[in-house]
Amino acid sequence: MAFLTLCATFSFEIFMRASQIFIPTLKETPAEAELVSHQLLLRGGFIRRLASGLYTWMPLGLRVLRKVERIVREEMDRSGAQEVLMPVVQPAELWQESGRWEKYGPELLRLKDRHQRDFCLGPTHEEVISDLARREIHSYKQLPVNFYQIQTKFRDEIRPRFGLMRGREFIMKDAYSFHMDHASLEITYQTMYDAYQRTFTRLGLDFRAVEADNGAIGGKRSHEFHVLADSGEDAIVSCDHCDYAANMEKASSPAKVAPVEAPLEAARVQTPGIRTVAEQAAMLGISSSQIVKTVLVVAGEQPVMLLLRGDDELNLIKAAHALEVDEVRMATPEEAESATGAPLGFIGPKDLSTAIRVLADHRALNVSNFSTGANEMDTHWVNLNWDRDLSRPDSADLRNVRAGDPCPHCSAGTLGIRRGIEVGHVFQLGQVYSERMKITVLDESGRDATVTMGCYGIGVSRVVAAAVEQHFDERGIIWPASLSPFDVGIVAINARKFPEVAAAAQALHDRLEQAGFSVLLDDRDERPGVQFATMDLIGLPHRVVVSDKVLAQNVWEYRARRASENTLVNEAELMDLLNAGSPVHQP
RNA sequence: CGGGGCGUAGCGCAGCUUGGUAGCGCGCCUGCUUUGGGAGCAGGAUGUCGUAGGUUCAAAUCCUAUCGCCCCGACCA
Repeated sequence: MAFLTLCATFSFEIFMRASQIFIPTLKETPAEAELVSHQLLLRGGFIRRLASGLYTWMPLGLRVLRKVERIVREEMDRSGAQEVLMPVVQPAELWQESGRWEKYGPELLRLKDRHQRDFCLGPTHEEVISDLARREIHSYKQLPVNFYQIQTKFRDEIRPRFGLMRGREFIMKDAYSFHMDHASLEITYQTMYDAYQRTFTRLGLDFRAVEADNGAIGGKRSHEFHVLADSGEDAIVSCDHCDYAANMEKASSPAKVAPVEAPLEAARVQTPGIRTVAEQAAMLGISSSQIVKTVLVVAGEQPVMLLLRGDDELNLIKAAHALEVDEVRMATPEEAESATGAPLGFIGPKDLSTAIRVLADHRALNVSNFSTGANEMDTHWVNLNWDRDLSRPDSADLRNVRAGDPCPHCSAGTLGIRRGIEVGHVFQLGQVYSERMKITVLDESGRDATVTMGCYGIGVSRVVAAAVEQHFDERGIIWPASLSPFDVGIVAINARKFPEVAAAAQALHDRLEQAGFSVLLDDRDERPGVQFATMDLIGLPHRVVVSDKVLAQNVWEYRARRASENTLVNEAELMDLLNAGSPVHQP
């Protein structure tokens, strides 16, 4: 456990306010922490867990959180958005009106007040802001307008995990814009997109904006901002040649026209016990790309047969779009068999005994001499060919892209897949909420017009964890300069034994504070090794050591957190190093 | 929600199979020594063994229930 003295001084006053900052570091990694960010934030004394998915921000962690908030706030203000603060507790009526009281499911934490009225803890604030807008905005002259807040949200996650990364309670910046028309929304959308680019750049993060799916809610455009990290929960796709990037739900790749092979004679073969594509390929001695597999899904209420090349993966989101329904799910084995009359594992598109809609992925139509199920137990077809043996069904993009696929935007590039942590999302809501909640204003001709909306989120607390995921080493955190709880750490070695060291460290601290740096002075009566280990763990970008040896040479000992060597510098050089910005950004 | 695992001192863990009244390391407190990469010696404090029942002369240990936490899964026919 560490108490470091944090001194704030006032230039010429004798009065000096000294306070102490509580930094309870842990030598050992708590068993509950899986992710590096979770481990290091616990060990560095930044956060403590209260219950599953609920964390207390300790003094050091709160300083980081405030840094993130400040940057986000500055960029939002700069973009013209106006800050408000809406309640966490929200009345059920609003959610019933938007239809989400039923739709949201158990993630929405519901509660009753003493009068037995229903409320919920806000997982998001579309309903509240919509209610505000319809009460207060009456004329086209008041538009466009963009409101934002930095507020605690609550989502009762199925499985909270990874510390701050997927908590139940978390802090989010959310913004909602209102417009007369889509053109106006498009302008604000771009403004927000640019603001996010600046925000995440200032936060010192290696990030990528990717095209995203709009989901059931519709709307035209949507981008997610991902921090690149191996531990990311999301797969993001990007081109190695142009700036195309999309998430896995959205990414597409053109289906190359494959050379048509000379057709072979079709045949039914016995394939007892086959269940999977891999088994089918092995038994028949073909590659899985020569199989057209049949996947039964339920779209809305209707069973649908989807065809994919054996080595491709179905993307349910794309299927939902192609079938023009909100949601597509895998059929149960019972549903699949009753819809086709064929046993699971042997279903195929040829000679169907039932009327069922069939939709193929583009790539499945490029295969010749392929194998499929024969709609009969233990039997498959081989050497089938489209047109000759069965007619071509409708086709759509149904598959997940894979690394190495060609880019849809440029001819030269190929797609790669990386992991990302979603820290931001900009989204065109369109008129979904404004219609449901009747947000109308009078237009220039005096007629009621339904407004168009956009919404824009940043996971503020998640950014803290994402930053650690991207910036750490075996000794601890390495904060980007813009997020570090302090700019500089001063380590006073053997300050008790050498009063001149204590005095010099204190004086240096004061001068650096006056120069505009925030400084953490470690004047604990600890061994140097303990002090260094603490400093490394909590990850301040700059460290200055004050010791009797160093004083004797009339220099300071400087080391960047990322560096492995000390540098002896005079004070002017030290100031230059601190002002040079963060070594974190050096390659 | 399904599967698996774990709850013993502030943290990390042993003890449980084969019941006999709780231990190790780190941390914490005191003293001395030490002082450039998580010190050494000596002394000390801290547990209703997650909770509630049950079995037994006796339960951390066996049984039942319950609460909490962690991990995996929840799309490939």
